[in-house]
Amino acid sequence: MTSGDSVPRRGRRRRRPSGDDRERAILATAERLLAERAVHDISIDDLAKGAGISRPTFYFYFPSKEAVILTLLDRVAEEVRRRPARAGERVSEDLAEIHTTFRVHAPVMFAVAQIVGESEEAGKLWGEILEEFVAGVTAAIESELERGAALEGIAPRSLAIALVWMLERVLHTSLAGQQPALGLDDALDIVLGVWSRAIYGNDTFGG
Amino acid sequence: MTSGDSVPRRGRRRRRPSGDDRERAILATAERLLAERAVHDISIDDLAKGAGISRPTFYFYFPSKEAVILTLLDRVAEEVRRRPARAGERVSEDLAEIHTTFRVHAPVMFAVAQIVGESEEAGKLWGEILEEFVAGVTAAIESELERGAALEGIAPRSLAIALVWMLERVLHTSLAGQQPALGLDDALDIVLGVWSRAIYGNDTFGG
DNA sequence: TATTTAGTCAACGGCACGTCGATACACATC
DNA sequence: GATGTGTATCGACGTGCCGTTGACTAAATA
Repeated sequence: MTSGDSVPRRGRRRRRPSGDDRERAILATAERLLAERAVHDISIDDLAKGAGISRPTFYFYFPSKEAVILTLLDRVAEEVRRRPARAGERVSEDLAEIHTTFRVHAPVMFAVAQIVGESEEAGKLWGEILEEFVAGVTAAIESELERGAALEGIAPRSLAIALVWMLERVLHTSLAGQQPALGLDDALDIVLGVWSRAIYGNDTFGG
Repeated sequence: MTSGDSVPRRGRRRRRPSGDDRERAILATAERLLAERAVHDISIDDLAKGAGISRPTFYFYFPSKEAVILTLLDRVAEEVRRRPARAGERVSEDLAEIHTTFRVHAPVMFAVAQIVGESEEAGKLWGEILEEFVAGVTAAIESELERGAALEGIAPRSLAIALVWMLERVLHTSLAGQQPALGLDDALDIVLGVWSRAIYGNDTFGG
């Protein structure tokens, strides 16, 4: 809409480096504040003040608060994409990986969960991250099917989608304490058990 | 906080009837608007105008927009609670029931999902509704365990929590088109399959 | 030196919010 | 009929945050 730049940019993500420390300061401030309050209790002025700049100057770096969070999420996305593609890996490794991603970036995740309802783009990006996991789990299930270890009857991708969303919700509620929730300590084991049953029909990962 | 009434009220939920048509008009307007736009694109003025009153008058009936949505959700909650408690029912019936609730009240559900991040009380009430379902599924699993049809090894309630949240997310993403999602037509079958495997270890509901 | 370009912010206008105070009306009580 | 009490209504106000404009500085570049 307001685009007349020579350098095409897509909403978030700045054009040139240099005053680049400021940008980092804003992101750092956002991360710090998100660890202590909800998105909606953080104003653009808070982010600006935290980065040592005025509110109008904030807009020089980001078009909105949402854009800041999306940039934070972008980092997570790249971290996820950068992970080695281990073909035929055990599904339990996928699960552990998702779990780790969640715990390490919990504040960002919560923020994203809060703006997903308001922001088209947030939902899209979050979906892309989960898509990575779905792809991994799908591949693992297919490999187990060929081995003859997994149950036939449900399309691997469909199964993977259901399992990944289950994990997402269980971890989210467990970390957020949103009832009904599993305990932080049990959550992973329980989900692992359900995954095993859903893929192999038993609690021993087909073994 | 602002309570000095003889009749104790808890935020939402009006004190006396009479100008009660107005209250209904506000709720009806909210439901209508929620079917066409997101919560954040609906202002209090929109609700007031839709109900044929001014904005200040809106506050005579509800303390906030959130309160309106919570009242809408309250209705759903009562509908869910009013359902007959059929002990030992098949889990597939629980599933079908949750599915129905979702589809019928989809706009309200989406609205709730959007404000859950902002409103403590919304999360609580939504949790209570899911808790109803969790209780039902837990009972069904326990009954199947006694019958010897279900797999041992995962606490029934923990399993129920994981399964209900999975269903919640799958239905939500499927209805909202939030990727990665299952198709609207497949969703129920897939989830049913996963539930069967997670409880019985096979695709035939233990039979 | 002149010109551009990155970076900065005071000040403005706007929108939605929540509140206050005045009012109007019904109905009971004196 | 006067007077009160509680319900219902809204105009008008102050506030907070938002996003933009326009003018400014400082540094790079011609």
